[in-house]
Amino acid sequence: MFSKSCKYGIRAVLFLASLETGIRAGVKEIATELNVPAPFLAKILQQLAKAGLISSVKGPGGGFYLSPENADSNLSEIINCIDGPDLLHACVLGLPACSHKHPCPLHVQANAFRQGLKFQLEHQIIKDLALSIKKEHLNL
Amino acid sequence: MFSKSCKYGIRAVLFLASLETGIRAGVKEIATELNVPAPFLAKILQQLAKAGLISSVKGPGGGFYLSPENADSNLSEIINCIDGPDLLHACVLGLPACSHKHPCPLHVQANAFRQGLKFQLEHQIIKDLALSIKKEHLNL
DNA sequence: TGTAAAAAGGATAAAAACATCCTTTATTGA
DNA sequence: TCAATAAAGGATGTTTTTATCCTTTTTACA
Ligand code: FES
Ligand code: FES
Repeated sequence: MFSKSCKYGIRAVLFLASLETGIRAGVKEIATELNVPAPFLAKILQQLAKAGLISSVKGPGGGFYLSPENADSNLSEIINCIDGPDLLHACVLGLPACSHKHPCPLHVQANAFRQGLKFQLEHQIIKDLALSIKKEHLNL
Repeated sequence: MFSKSCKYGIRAVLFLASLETGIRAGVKEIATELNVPAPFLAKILQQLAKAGLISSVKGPGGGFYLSPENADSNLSEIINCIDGPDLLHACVLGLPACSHKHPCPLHVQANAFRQGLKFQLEHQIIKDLALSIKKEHLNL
């Protein structure tokens, strides 16, 4: 479904979202917390920061955090940034085109699914997820 | 979503399903038809044949085909044979366990999604798909 | 029989994903 | 100003996935 990069990315963003406002976390801290390889995670965080989906400051006391705007982004944006738009748009059987004009045998079913998935991903706002993480003690 | 192997596999099975009963197709023929690399496809067909999901005969005039039983299998079995059971069972965020006891922040939504997907995949019988392929001139 | 066809099986190669390491840049605070 | 800290960026290595090639086995049929 998602690549490892994407999974790490989502988890990292959710971790940042569940931090107290004003608190920052460094790569090593996040990597330890999520139990993922730190240098690899660093690349992913870099990519998300470049895309403006998370925020960062260099130097002592620096690290990564979510600005209020960042916390208003949704899962779809995170996934799109790391894995690209194919999950929601490319043919599930890998055919060169995906359209009602030239449908594969799974097109109709796939489209119904992806509509649902798309809706869900676009309505999963990071800050809302953070609330339920705290409230329901969910794992990262 | 699916690996390339899996996509090729599904398409090959559907191609075989849309053949007249009694007709066999060789690797090269299938590969040409689907526009995929023949030696790679051969490995996938081998794997499916070994698992009893498609049938094959060696020698002149030989090739791959679907027995009536094969045509009664469903997409879930094909996918499970090639990509394994993770799509429907592993945590979407890659956490070591996926359960209601230790849910990740996407567990509830993911579960709903996977239940639907599972139901669909298990009810997509190959021979039914073959019928709609013929009726609606779908692409492979 | 023996020869050709076609899948099965094994070994190898190329590409992509995953992961690590080192250098540079920005920032803080002594 | 200078040293320490932490992200940014670039180069490199490893593993997995994707792809190719060659040999062996089975089968049809001349
Ligand atoms: S054509 Fe295959 S999913 Fe649309
Ligand atoms: S725990 Fe993540 S999907 Fe179930």
